[in-house]
Amino acid sequence: MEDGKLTVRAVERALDIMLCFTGASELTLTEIATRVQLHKSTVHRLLASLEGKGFIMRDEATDKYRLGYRLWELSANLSKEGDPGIILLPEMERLRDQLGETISLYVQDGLVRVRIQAVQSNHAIRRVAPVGARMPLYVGASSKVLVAFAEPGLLEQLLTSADWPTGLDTQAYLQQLSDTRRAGFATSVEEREPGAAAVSAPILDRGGRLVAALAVSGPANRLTLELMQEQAPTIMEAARRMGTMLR
Amino acid sequence: MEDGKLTVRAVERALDIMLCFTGASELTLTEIATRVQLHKSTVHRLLASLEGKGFIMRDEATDKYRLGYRLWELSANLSKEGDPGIILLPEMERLRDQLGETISLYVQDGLVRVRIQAVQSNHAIRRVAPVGARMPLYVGASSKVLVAFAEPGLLEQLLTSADWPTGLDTQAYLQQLSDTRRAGFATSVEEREPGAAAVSAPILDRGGRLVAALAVSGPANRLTLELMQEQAPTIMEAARRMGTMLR
DNA sequence: AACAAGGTTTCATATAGTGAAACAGTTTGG
DNA sequence: CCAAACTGTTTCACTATATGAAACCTTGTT
Repeated sequence: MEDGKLTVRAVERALDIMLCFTGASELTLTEIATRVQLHKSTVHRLLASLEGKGFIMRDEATDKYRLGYRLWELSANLSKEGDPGIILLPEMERLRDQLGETISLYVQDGLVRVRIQAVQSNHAIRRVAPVGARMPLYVGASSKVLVAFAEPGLLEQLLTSADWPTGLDTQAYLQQLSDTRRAGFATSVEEREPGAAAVSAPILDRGGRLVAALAVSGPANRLTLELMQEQAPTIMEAARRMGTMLR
Repeated sequence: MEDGKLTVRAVERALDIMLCFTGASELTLTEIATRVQLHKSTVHRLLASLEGKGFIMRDEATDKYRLGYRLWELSANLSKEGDPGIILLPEMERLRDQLGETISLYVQDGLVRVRIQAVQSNHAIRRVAPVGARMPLYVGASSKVLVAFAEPGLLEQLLTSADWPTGLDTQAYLQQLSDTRRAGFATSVEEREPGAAAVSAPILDRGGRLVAALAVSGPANRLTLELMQEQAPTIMEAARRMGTMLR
């Protein structure tokens, strides 16, 4: 073996298959096979193994493959008291009540970010934030946080990606990332969405590794840059507390 | 290969390793090796593969292995709109408001059940139901539901388990299970816990497979057998609706 | 009916995963 | 303080085991 990684190929392939399902909830065998660049029979055997253990299931109606509920069971063991999405909810609600704006939780997933949990602002005019929404990783406050605190490889991947917006000033972007790392939070004003603004801070686990980005977002006329900078310490403190809840 | 299962051994082993973490949040390599009956070096390689893809991580402090946050990401893709534990919450709250008692969600996990979500009753005297709690699978309304609607293999495993209570009347127990299957719900009065009673109904996915048990529980003097039987249709209907939310 | 387009199984081949044993770090404890 | 007893990690020869091409089923479509 050349690469020096003491690892088992079949397992990595099986895990890659599971990762195909981020962004696509149902896939056929051949769709999976083309995505992971393997032959149908290989994928079929790996899927059979995954299905046997409940990590993958098949939709009765469409006969397509989807993720299995075993994953839900396991994710309940991630933190002290169960599912992180549930654990962090009270803290998010507290922050919402304190700041009055919509609170979201994002994780990086490949070259996009996913909104994994959200509590809505009580204002009449508010950002609507559906859980499960996927958005690009190159604009927005949470994107900056997710990239700035991620493993170094991600940035490189992003910059060389075909989706990278050609009009963007790379120098300025890299500066923003290092600013984010230093300050411990990021802001954005009408970056991803006209009329919207956001502040975001990283949630880190005990080892200091990035788990998710906590974000406060709302209309740009209410969330001015000054206000967001004023609120940043509160948000960072909430994110820190949330990190400790995940063990 | 003898068993006729067209499957990949290394992958099954890796998945078994992940399943070790139901019930134990942190494990050392050797602990895992003894649990799955494999040699250290094999487990080490499998763990390296799992860790590389984010399915397993290591606690910086203790250096023990634990589940990785990649599982959380994936579990958010299980249902249409994200994490099932979050999706089902509104429906559970509605049921709580309607019936006034504590609502819980259980999944079967090996030979125990795990409370994976709960909303508390508003009564002064109420069952306290911490999320993440694990309890035996041989008593209580939800246990009956989980066993009655599970794959047939589970019952056999339970009956031959060392933990099976010797004093229990197996005939009567099997009768209760078939009653549960027929009626579509189960009740329990002071079975697992003195002074407590519960009604439970299965949440099934589209394919009719068991996903979780929905339970209403409270003090036995408030939740009489008659009242529970009266409430059963409401609970079964809620469970049915919750099933459809999971696709 | 014949044809696609998906999924499933078979089978020869050599790659790729295996476990014993040796190595390297830590903590225990006498 | 050194030895013993744990951990986790790496090496290596062996062959069991996963692999992909191709053949074979099931579907639904024209």
